[in-house]
Amino acid sequence: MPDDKAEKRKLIGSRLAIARKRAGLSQSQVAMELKLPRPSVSEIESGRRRVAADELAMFADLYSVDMDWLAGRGEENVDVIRDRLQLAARKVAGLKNEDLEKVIDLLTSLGSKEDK
Amino acid sequence: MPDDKAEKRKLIGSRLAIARKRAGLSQSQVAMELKLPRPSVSEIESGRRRVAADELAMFADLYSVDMDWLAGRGEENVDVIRDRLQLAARKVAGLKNEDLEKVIDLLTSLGSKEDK
DNA sequence: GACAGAGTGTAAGATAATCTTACAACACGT
DNA sequence: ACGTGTTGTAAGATTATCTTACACTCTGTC
Repeated sequence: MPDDKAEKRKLIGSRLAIARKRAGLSQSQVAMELKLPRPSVSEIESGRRRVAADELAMFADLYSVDMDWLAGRGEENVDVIRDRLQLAARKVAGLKNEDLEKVIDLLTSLGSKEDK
Repeated sequence: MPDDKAEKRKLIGSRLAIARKRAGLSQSQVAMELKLPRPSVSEIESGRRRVAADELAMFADLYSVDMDWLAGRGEENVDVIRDRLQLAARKVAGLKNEDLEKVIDLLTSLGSKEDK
């Protein structure tokens, strides 16, 4: 099992960061909304700090995602691909997060031709 | 709402206890399996101690249940954005791998043009 | 009834985590 | 350059968990 605890935390943290950016929120806004210290949000997203389960539930509510996705459970292939897309899109200079989301949504819609 | 957090913990704890009993496991067995102190399992199930998100993921694996169910996020919560995300993710899964590589390469090359 | 064993709840001191409060680096717009 | 917003990070104070016990409640057995 390649599942180290630190790796698990980093995965959850990166998922939280992705979901937060997709929601168009800053760490400060999230910290105020969830009544968490802002440094904790930063360190949680980088995997240097644990997230409590009830905190993860609040994150999931705020970002409108489910906890199992945030924790990397289920739909693994799809999620890995989405993460790669996010990383690749992030390398595009000059694009803002809102635009990145539009690009990703456009690209994902391309796959619907072969899909019913 | 003064003890909203405590109520959440108790809900998660009771769900964990229910799932454990359904799986036919004792607290000691779970503690050994997940490499947690046995008193922690007891106090987690009673809501007196927090569960970390990565721990909840291990519980969910061991009990074969969803994290969202353990956290009390029922399947009745059908969110519009969540559906949109899952639909988009499904469409990405329909893409062939070589096409995905081309998309990623295109994105990365766009970024390197005006690279900083 | 008495006993043994498993399962669980709980307490106290040691240990490890997070929180508070700062400051610094970076990007972006004026 | 300047001010603003965002994010990363550090040090001491604070709070949580872990370790190691002990006690209680069930069952089943003698």
